[in-house]
Amino acid sequence: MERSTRQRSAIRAVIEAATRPLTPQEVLDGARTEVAGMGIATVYRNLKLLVEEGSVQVVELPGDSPRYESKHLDHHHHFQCRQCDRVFDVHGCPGDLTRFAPTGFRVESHELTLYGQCADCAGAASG
Amino acid sequence: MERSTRQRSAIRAVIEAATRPLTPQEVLDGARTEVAGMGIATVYRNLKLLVEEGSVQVVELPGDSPRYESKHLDHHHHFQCRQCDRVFDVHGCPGDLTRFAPTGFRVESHELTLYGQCADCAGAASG
DNA sequence: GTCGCTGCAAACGGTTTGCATGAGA
DNA sequence: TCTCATGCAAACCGTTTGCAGCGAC
Repeated sequence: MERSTRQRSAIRAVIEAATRPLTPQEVLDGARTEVAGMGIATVYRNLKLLVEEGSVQVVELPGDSPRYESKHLDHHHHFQCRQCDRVFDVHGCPGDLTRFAPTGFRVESHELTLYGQCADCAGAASG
Repeated sequence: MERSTRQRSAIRAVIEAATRPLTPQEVLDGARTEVAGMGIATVYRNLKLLVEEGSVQVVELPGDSPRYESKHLDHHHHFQCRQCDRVFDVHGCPGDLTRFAPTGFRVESHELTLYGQCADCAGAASG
């Protein structure tokens, strides 16, 4: 049976409070403000658990390590800032992409990642 | 100055002959049929070099290690088979995606990955 | 008192690097 | 001959695992 620990609550809270997908390290940093001395292994173990139970989803990015965010019900994609590496949600989707696949291929899903500058970095650069 | 070695030629040949992006290990396996005993470090060093010189490009995939393919001039995307994990080129692109980004964000490029079953695996499953 | 959870440290696996040797030019 | 390139093995780094002690229930 699953227990409620200070560590697990802190991890859950950090992810729920976030406005963008976080790396395990970012989750640890956030959770440590509540539970000092928490170990990174605890973060990984709990992330895995939360993903399995369905309250958290993994955001996999091309060539970068995964981020974690609260489960959204809507289909969405992500934007990664080339400058600060942070990832943000992007709502909207180009729609049906099956027409791009070669003949005989069965398309089941897709991932779209936009790259560029986030508002913070674009503002800092031009301001 | 850059030298022409048997290893480098073999690696180049394997990538040029491939019809899809290859993993470093696949490149090694292919190159070893020509130069037995080649080491994986040599593959990594040469891939890096070929990417820098522009004749090979990296294909980064969400949650998977990079693949390598000959440089194509056309903008294209990729399809990864959920069953055999191989990656294939997909020609075509949904077009302008800047409209999906939040206000203040600057979109410079994008990556699109389709997932499903390749023709081989779909055929084997239904046949 | 159980037994799941945690922190620590070691293990892992793909990638990179240091070093002595080998081989293009 | 002069170096760049190679093979080997060790180092790296993010992630996972083994284990003994802790703490939720």
